[in-house]
Amino acid sequence: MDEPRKRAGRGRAPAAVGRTGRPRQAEVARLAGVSQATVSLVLAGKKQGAAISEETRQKVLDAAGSLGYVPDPAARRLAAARNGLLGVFSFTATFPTDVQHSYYPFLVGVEQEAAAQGYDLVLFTGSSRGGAGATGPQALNRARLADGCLLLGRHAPVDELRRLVDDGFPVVHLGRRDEPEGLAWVGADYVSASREVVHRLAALGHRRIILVREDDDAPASTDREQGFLEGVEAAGLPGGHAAVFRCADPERELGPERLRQWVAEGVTAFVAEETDSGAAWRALSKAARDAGLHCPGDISLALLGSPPPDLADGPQPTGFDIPRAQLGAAAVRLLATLVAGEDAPDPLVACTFRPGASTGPPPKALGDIA
Amino acid sequence: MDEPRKRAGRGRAPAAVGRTGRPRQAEVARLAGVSQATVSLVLAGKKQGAAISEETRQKVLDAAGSLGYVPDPAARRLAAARNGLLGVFSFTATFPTDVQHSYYPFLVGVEQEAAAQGYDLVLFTGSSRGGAGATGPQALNRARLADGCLLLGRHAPVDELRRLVDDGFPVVHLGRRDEPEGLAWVGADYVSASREVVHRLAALGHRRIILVREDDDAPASTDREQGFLEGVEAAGLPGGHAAVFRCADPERELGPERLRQWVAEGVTAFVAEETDSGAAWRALSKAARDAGLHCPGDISLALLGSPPPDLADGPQPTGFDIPRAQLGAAAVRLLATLVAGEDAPDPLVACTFRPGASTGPPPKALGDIA
DNA sequence: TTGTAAGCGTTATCAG
DNA sequence: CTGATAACGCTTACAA
Repeated sequence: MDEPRKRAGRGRAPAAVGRTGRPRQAEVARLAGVSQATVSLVLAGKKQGAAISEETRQKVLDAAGSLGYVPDPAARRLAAARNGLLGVFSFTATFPTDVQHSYYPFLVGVEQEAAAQGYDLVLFTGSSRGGAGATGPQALNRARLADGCLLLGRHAPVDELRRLVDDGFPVVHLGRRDEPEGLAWVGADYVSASREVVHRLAALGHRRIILVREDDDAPASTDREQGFLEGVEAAGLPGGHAAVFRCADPERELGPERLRQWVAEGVTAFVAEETDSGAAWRALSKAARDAGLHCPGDISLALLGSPPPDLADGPQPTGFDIPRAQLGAAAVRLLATLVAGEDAPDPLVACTFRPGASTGPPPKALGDIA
Repeated sequence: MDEPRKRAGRGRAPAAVGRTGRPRQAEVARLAGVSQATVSLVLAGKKQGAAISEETRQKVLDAAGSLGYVPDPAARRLAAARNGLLGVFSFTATFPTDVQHSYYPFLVGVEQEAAAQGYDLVLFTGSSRGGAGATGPQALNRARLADGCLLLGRHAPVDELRRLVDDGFPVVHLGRRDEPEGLAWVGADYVSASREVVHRLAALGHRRIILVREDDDAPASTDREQGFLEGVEAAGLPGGHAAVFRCADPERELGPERLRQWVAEGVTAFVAEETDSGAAWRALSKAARDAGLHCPGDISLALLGSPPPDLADGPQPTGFDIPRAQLGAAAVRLLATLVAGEDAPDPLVACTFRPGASTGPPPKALGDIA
């Protein structure tokens, strides 16, 4: 009666060691002279309700140590629905080819915070073609190996994503995202940051400020405009939509003449939205140069974001920086709370104001006339 | 008697849908009116022994499709010990996601070949600190989520690695590696490539060739020296260890005087080992310049490898290139055969000879005198 | 050709 | 405080 269980369907004799040749909790238990369940409990190391005698505890720990026991992450995940792993999914074409678009700065924060939260990371790419289904309807499915996953780019197939979200699998998108519904995300607080920039300009004495933005309805654009408008209103400046210059092609539509005209009308400061291309800021700077308007002597220019890499070595534009590492960290924090089944915290991360050298008080003459 | 099984220990009522809220094979089976095992068989899509009627097959496929069934990778791995995933482990600070990163060229090949073999990839790093054990004795353990894993860099802890290897877990190291014993690896065939370079020099008419190498006993160095010596012998040149100049600090020990002396003794060609630092090649080129020896007019120089990035735009040195992408691909192929339990193929990948512009026939006068 | 059932290694429940 | 025991979702040997 030593072997109450019937033999396995597979026909193997019950060996002292598993199929994998690696010690299982059962072996540890045998060596420690306790039940396998006890091993599990001890190894789980639950602080609360320390319901295990120090003696057994040590026996188990010793046994595990001497056997070199390591838990099987797959079994862990299957049984407990958690294995201490977080997935990071980047749906770039292959391993990211574009240096500019590298997620590196985010990943730094992601890794740090994951470690701090006691998670390990697993990176998936959506790249593989013809693989087990990486391009097919199962690309995201690999994510289920982990307790939750982070999405890094907007190329994830929405349907699959919806699937994941609907199943209640914890997913966090890095960057604001509205689809599919219910998808959690973290993003930079462009509204507050933009408002702050306007506030600073107003504090310097500027009364008329114009926002130059591209013709794009991405949340990143909309948020900046909203923040700008809030700032304008808060400062009691003449505002409304008249203060927003929206153009499809800044390079073409924003010339020196236009700029001079605005200045003549009493505008002393300009604010450009930051986009991938950096077109708005580039056009604005160029127009100012071409118009012979010195900055910050004649006019003040600010950028709602960070300067494009190719302009990085010029004089720092006043504006704000997106704390990429912090964003990554915030994403992990959010994901961790979702995994733990807790409520989601504020998804917004504050940007940091960058004083820069492109703003100053408005010129006396012009400023006062207005 | 509809429910022969006792209720779950966990106390949940057996729901129509699993804990995860996502359809399992059981649901598919119910919908298709077949057994769960049949679903598994159909979905496995085994060609051989097509022991399933086309009708059932379709029923199952339809059911699975309409339910949006996706297999659970963890369960798959647990039950079958394979889930179509290959792990890639790099013990770098962060994910080697950046093109800049030195692993990138390898990863390109890894990715392609993995796809070709029907595998998906999962990337791990050993970076995380304080994670569930990424730095601890379990960093490598995550790898067990996949069917096998690739190691990229020599920072993997040997003990853990030995563990993995001893357990019979398929591991392939990218780059030659002797420890722990039994570890599979793929590497570039430096011996053949170096021999080829010497062969070419000999064919040009060079009779005395010297190898400049650093004082390092890495296999990469040793292999090159071996290939060099083989080449020297094969060409019937005066060789032996006298032809090898081994120095700890090439910059310092390899000056223009030294070079001139060798040339005076009849040496017409020099071969430098490639290392991380590129010190040997750098020193050699500089010494030649300083000595006023024109290359390839006065002497021929060759490099056993590729030029360091900062010299990449200069004139191409004669030598060979390491086919990084192919190395990555070969690693995946090897790993796949290990996973399949087959025998390992040749671990060496051939390098490609690069003609370059730093070699030519030896100068008439000197060559003939010697 | 299909269904039955064991078991992969772990967690978690519940009775002793 | 400990030990059976069910279950996680799947694969697979074997019986029907």
